[in-house]
Amino acid sequence: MKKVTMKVIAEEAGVSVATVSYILNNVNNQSISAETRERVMKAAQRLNYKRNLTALALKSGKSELIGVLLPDQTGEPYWARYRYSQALYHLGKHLNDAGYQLVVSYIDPQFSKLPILLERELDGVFTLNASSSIFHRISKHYGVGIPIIGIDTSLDDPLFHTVVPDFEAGIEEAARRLGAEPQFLLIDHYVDHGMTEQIREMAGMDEKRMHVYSSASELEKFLAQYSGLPGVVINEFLCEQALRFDTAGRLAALCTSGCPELISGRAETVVFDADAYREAAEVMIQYIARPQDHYPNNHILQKIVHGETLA
Amino acid sequence: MKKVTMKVIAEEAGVSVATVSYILNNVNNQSISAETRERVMKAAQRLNYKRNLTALALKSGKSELIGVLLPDQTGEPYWARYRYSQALYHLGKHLNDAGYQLVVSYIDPQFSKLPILLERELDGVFTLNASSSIFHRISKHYGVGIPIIGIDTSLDDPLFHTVVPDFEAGIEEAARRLGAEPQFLLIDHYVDHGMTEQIREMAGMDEKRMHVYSSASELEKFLAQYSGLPGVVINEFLCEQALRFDTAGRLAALCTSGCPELISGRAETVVFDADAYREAAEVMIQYIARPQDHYPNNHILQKIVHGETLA
DNA sequence: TTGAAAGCGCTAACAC
DNA sequence: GTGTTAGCGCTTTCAA
Repeated sequence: MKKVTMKVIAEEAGVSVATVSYILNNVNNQSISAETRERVMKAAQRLNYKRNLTALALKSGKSELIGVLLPDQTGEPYWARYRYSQALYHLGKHLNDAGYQLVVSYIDPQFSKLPILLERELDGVFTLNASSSIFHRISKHYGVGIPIIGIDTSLDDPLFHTVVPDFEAGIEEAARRLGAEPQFLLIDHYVDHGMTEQIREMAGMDEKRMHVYSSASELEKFLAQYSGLPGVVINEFLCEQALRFDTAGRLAALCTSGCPELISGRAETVVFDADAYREAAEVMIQYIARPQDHYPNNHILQKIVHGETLA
Repeated sequence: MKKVTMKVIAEEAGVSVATVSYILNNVNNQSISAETRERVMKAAQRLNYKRNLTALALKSGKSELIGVLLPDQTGEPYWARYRYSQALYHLGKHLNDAGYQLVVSYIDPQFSKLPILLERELDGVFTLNASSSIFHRISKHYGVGIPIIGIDTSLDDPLFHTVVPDFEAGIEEAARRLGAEPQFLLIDHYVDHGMTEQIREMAGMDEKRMHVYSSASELEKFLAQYSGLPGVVINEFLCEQALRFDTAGRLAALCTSGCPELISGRAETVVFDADAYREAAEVMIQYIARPQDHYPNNHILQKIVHGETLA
């Protein structure tokens, strides 16, 4: 079955490819006789013509493809996937609407080689939970070519936009809901180790009172020390885990995964706004359109939107 | 900053683009003098040359891009995302290794228009939880052009491969673990309504005893009738919900999301093998390589791998 | 109002 | 051992 190209349409309608192109693209500074237009449109319809985005990409230098680099998920807790999926979905929705597609690729654990994905002519790249070193390696690979935005990354570089939950506001709000000073903090596992560090520093709590999740049994051990005391947990899935070991004290969860329903009714929830992803998508689109412009305020903080207080 | 193409390398090294192409691609039926090879390689290195996959795609007619069509997730329970993510990850890992990239796109809820994604020259398409009507519309759009594989779909057509959990074996195993005939069946919400129907038929249980999840309150009402009785739940997240309302009876979960950890210790778990995704990826690769071949046995059933029995 | 032709970056058949 | 060239499908300038 032969491919239906503009050339085929042109032959079919007895015109040149240029004319077909004008008509199919509604080029407005070209006058086309109603009759020709009709004929070409009909032919295109009949033959079920579909434009070839690959050719367009080659011609224009814009692929309308945006890469999303996700960590390989071996060794991460099972819920990591949910966070990534959440981000992917929101980015996807907005960028699809704007005519872009997301190409996903997983970074190999040792990060020995850059994903092939990057050999493609991408219009932009999002990284999820990538360490600064990975981030820099990617940006170096591209030169200053294309915009890169980091999500859930500890990177702090005026050259790059990042999207991160506003943990500071989150912890404050959590304390308010608990009605008491939190006595401990449970931190989710992040591939980007820097994230953990930033959260630790920000929380300004005694090191002893902070626990980074590694395994259920370690978590249980840690929680045993704080039985009956109020605490804050980052990530609703981790909170769900914690609730199995600590039913006495009150917990407040910073819901970074966007599914407070998971623990609804069993802990306080502080939810971060998924709107930040829309914002990130828009920044990306802006950058692609006008790469030369400077976009200040490159830290997009996921704001607190709401939460649920227990009776 | 100018793009580094083969042409640039050629000029830099004082050879033709063809020669550059031969060398960079290690074309083996071309003899190249060691000296020229050296010179070209050096130049490519120095200029940080990256091949242009778009041009290759146009030339070869293969994009090495595989589409993944996901349902728009508005209106679905929050956990739907996890299932999709799980499939995406496993498919991605295998296909990335084979040199393919996944392009994701969300199907708009009314399915008024096909996603732009499909205008791209894809080498293949996976659908997730797509109804037969969507499936057929997509395949019609492509003619017989490219392979399409449906995951979590009720489609039953010898022309297409599908991947679906082996619910029959799952329910049997669940009963075995429960040590008693299940008295009710909780079915997860599927966008593809046909899936629900197939499960219903297969279970062969009294209609009254089967409940399709719609909301937490409806679930609670349903479970109230079966307090203390053993039952089977499809999907670990749904099981987690159910465990909040029914702590008296014993539940067995068919873990279709691949994260039995979520309910570990609180219900029997029957897990389906993620290896089916690898298999699907391989079938896809085969099809792309030899589209004319016929691949029999087009139903890939996700097998039971293991589970956890409660004390 | 329409068409010819160049060119986006690359490969491969063919010529030298 | 290396180069010339056509062509993948498309847009767009320029000419008719």
